Amino acid sequence: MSITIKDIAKIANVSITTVSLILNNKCHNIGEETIKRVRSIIEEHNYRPNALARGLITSKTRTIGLLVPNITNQFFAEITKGVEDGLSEHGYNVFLCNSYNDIDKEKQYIRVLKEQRVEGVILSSTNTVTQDYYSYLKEQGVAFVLLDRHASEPLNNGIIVDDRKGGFLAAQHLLELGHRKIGCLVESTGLCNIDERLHGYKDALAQYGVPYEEKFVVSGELTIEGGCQAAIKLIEEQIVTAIFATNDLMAIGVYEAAIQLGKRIPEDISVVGFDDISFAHYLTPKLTTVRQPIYEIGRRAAANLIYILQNKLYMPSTEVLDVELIIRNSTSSPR
Amino acid sequence: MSITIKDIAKIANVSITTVSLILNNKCHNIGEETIKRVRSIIEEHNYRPNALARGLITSKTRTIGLLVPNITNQFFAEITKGVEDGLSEHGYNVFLCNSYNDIDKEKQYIRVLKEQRVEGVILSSTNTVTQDYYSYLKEQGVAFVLLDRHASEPLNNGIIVDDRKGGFLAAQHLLELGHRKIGCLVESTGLCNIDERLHGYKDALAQYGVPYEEKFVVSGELTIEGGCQAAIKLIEEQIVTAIFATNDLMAIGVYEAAIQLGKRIPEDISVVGFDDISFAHYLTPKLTTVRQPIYEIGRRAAANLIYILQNKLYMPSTEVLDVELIIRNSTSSPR
DNA sequence: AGCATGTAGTAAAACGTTTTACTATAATAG
DNA sequence: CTATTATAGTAAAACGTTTTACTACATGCT
Repeated sequence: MSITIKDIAKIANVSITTVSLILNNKCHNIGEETIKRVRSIIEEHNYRPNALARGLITSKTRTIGLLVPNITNQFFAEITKGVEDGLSEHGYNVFLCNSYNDIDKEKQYIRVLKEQRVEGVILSSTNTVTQDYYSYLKEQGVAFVLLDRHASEPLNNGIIVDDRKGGFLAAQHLLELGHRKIGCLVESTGLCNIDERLHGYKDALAQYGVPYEEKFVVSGELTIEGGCQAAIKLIEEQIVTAIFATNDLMAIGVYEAAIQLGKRIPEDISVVGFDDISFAHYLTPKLTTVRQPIYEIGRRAAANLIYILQNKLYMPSTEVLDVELIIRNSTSSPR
Repeated sequence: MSITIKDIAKIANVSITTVSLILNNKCHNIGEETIKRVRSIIEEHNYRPNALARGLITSKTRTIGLLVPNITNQFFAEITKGVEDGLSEHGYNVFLCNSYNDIDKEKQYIRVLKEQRVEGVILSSTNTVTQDYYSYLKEQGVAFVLLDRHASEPLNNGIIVDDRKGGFLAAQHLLELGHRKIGCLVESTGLCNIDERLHGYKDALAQYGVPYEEKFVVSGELTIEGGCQAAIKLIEEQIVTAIFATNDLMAIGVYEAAIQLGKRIPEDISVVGFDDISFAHYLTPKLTTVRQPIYEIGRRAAANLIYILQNKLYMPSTEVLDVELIIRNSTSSPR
């Protein structure tokens, strides 16, 4: 089909080896003349080496897999951008895979990515990565970096944020404003980071001497719809003056619930989110939330993976990035 | 490194050919016994064929490239999901590439994708695809499907929507409400679809006997920031009672501008967007907009490409999907 | 017996590269 | 004048598959 190194060699009247050496800039002992000639022929015929053949022999495919739950979640779109930027600078291409929070689909994708001989995988797993699953990944023999979701073990190599601090900051802010009945919207399939955010919320309550009440914690999916349903349940059953949603999509769901129930934000209910996706700024009222450096997480993950690939060793530790409370207009003192 | 077909053959005490035939279900004349034995050995050793070697020989890599301007734009995230869903069903993997509206980056990516021997490319080009660029793509010898952005020529094979009708519906809605001074926010780098939307807007004005005024059309980037700046310019310089933003991000920018200028939506200014990205529903007031079947566009593009690959011929024509006006709360009669 | 047909399998070429170990010639040194 | 070194290049193996054309044997038919 397309032109090969053989063709180039024939046209230039040199051996395949010579062309290959020039292609890879290993032409210490090839004459200047020849180099120029071959280069111009390559240029002229718009020849590009076949990455498959190259990968087959070098096992450097210059590809990696990125596995996220759902690309339409702004959070993951932003991460994806960070990953792609970080990798493309190093000449890597990324296979995008949506797991839709389906662990089987996730494993299936890992198999396929292995088959494609990706050099590594960056993944935001559907599950908290347990010892078992971690072993499974290791066993697959593919370098990988974990994103966003913690592993339950310290052997994790990944990029996360200080979720507990984030939860603390969110609750502290509400407590400082005078709230004492603070709801919390979580997801209950055992995602460590959500647990940590809840943990931070409890820390803050304890520090302010407010008893923790289980009935104020309602779980749902980490989506707008899930947040809306959970918020309706919470508001109808309990008297809360504020809600901490453990991600921004759920917070948007709270806005929806407020509309449906005729409550005003922040007059009737204060809302704090988590993530600071870009739309948080364009809600009305603008959402007070805990900011994660989302794009940066993606870039770090990329950098981390590149490091692993280049040095053929795993980083010893997990990187924990800082979070920051962004106060906007969805929070005020209770009436 | 990992286990190969040779290893399996050795363990099973058969030839490589036999294993290969079993792997590809071409084992008409291989004994049942042998098949079972080999299958179980494959299973046991968790053997997966090397896609590079396979691709090298069959030129079927089961990969395609998806080239979008920016994955963090909700519109493209949704399209991407459609594409990935449509392709993964057929066992294809997708390389995601962000062009950031940089034509050089776009061409660079196409080179790299070719190098990776993708079977096809789905792209939402930065430019309107001119005859020249179209020829360039064809010349590259890669199957491709165009998305969202029209080609200027009828030789285009791609998926688009009825942009002109969309522009018409948006303007018609405002005209029916009684507006006569209607601004329009566009992008001026010559994207055919934006031109078409503007065209539809003019059609509607003409039909309602309202003279078209160039000063009401302001251009900016197709982003929130771009929409905000353009809207500020428009509102400060002209007396308009309504604005048609040619995409939803720009419409969100109008909301921002309204806040900054102390205008209320829809009381002071009605706003209509285009796209119906999911956040349109969560703005306050909820955005009236022209809905495109975004996810469907992605899926169709995928289906289209699969068709081309399987039949080794280009579809003769462009698919034009329908649009629909979604009336929400950002529009009302002028005071 | 001789021949066709079916069954179960294999050897080897091919895909397009990289890489290792080699050759041939010229220039330089001792 | 030989030995060494530098320069400019090449042949061939290897990567892990698929695929084509072949072999060897048994069975059935005339």
